Amino acid sequence: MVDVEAVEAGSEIENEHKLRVVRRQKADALRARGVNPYPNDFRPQNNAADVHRDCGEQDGAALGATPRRYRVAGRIVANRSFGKAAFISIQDQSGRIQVYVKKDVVGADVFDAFQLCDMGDIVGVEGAAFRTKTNELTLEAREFRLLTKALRPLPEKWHGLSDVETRYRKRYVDLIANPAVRDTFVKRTLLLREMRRFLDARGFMEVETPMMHPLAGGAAARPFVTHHNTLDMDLYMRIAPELYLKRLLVGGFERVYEINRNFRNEGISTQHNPEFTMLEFYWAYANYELLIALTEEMFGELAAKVAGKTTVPFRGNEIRLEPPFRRLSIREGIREFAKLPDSVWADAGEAKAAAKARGIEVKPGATHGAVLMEIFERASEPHLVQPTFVVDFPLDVSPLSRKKESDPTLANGTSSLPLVDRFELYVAGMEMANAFSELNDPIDQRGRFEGQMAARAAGDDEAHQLDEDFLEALEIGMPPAGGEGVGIDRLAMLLTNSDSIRDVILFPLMRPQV
RNA sequence: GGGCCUGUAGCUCAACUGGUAGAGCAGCGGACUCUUAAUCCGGUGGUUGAAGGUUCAAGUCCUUCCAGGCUCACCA
Repeated sequence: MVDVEAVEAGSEIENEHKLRVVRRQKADALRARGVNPYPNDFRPQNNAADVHRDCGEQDGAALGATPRRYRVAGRIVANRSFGKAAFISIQDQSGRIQVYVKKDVVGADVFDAFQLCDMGDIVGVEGAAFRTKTNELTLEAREFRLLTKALRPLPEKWHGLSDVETRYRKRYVDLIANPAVRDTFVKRTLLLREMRRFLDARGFMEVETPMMHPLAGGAAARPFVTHHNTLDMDLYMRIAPELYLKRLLVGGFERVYEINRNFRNEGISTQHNPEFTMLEFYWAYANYELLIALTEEMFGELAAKVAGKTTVPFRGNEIRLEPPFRRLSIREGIREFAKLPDSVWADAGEAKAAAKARGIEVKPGATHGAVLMEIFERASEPHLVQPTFVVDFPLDVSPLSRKKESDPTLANGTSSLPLVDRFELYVAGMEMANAFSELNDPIDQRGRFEGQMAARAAGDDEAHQLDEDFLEALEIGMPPAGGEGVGIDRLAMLLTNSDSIRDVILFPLMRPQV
């Protein structure tokens, strides 16, 4: 019995919601009966899926003839109670199972304690499987224990939790209330596991490199800054592991990969979270053509393993992740989607004028290649729904990529822009991967860094900084190699049909609540 | 940062042109030993995101602020 009047008088616990006070009183009532509301001596032997797997094919007569007993634990997610008996549903990591609690089976004391349990409490049950009149597989409790008293209520059983903000802030409730959310994160974990298996099977070695860098390198992005007290030095949260993984190529590890967080101090959107997970891998003696083949194979295999099929629905499209993927050069894209003549490749002034005519803001100091990339991305990205390798990037936006050795457009004068052996993979209008044959000529690399430093001096705060130690490593000699980065969150979005990156990150960054 | 939209009970949602803030579920009391959105009876529950303003009267209109969503810009 709960004394609601006393709750309303409720002087001792100001500010505490009555629903919570009632539950605390139930916990106290249990303690008064010698029942610990938070014991830790119940060991489940089975889960809900075990029961369904073992007994799913058996009818009531078969179960009655050879009773099977199970010992399970889970959260009460439904409660249909009669005077001296009740059906509850409990949910564990594997799923749900119904439990029948009868006073004349568990005894008066246990049933009394059961009646002090609420939706959301975690309980342990041992009992035999049987089928109800309506043929639902159910455990008849012989033992029933409260394992954890919940002091706050779960969301409403029928509509559940749908408020987007609450779902992100209180992900633990979201996971309890929305099985599809749990399924998404199970698939994300499966994706990571299968990706590691794919790489491991091909002789790649997983490594860990620093997340705190004295220089933020390996990508064009604004970093987060932090500080080490003892060394009294500023550090940057890494924007990419690239330069460290390449040092490992120098050191003799020929196939390495890292799956970990990067941090970029940029905007937040349905495709951007300030911390996000990247796969980067480096493959000695390979080039970007080999990376294209590997990437096609990887995406096809991951789709089959994670989504169960190689054609997946996403934002109203059916995405076919079956090799070979389309290839599209930047030049073709600008021609096809921006409807601009190839002469924009020969004349930077013409390119800038075309960009301005399209309402693209050309940053002061923007290079010819950067302007063309702006035009390309604006015009082409929405069209790149099916997987497409975008190739033939300008060198001046690719400071770590190997220069393309045979480029007829330079020879015949239709372009003044050297290209690099690089691709980006677009799927559903999103950039999913970025890869290139790595630049391993230390003299060329130094020149590229110097160009970046000049851009930085001209106001581009995302330009690379010169990393002297990395150049020293290249001077020791880095084998020719291909390297690639794959955005795990976006791939998870694609394979789980999630519209927002926040739906595939367990705890996306939110402003604090007041 | 710009534009549009949202915020009402623990949860999901109502409340007309400004006129006494309501329902379902949850929770509480009672009945009930095969229910599954259990059912039946009875009651409880509110700083309408916050602060100002207009008005006889504000959930509703105005201003500012807070949080979130979509979108554009930036970015991967």
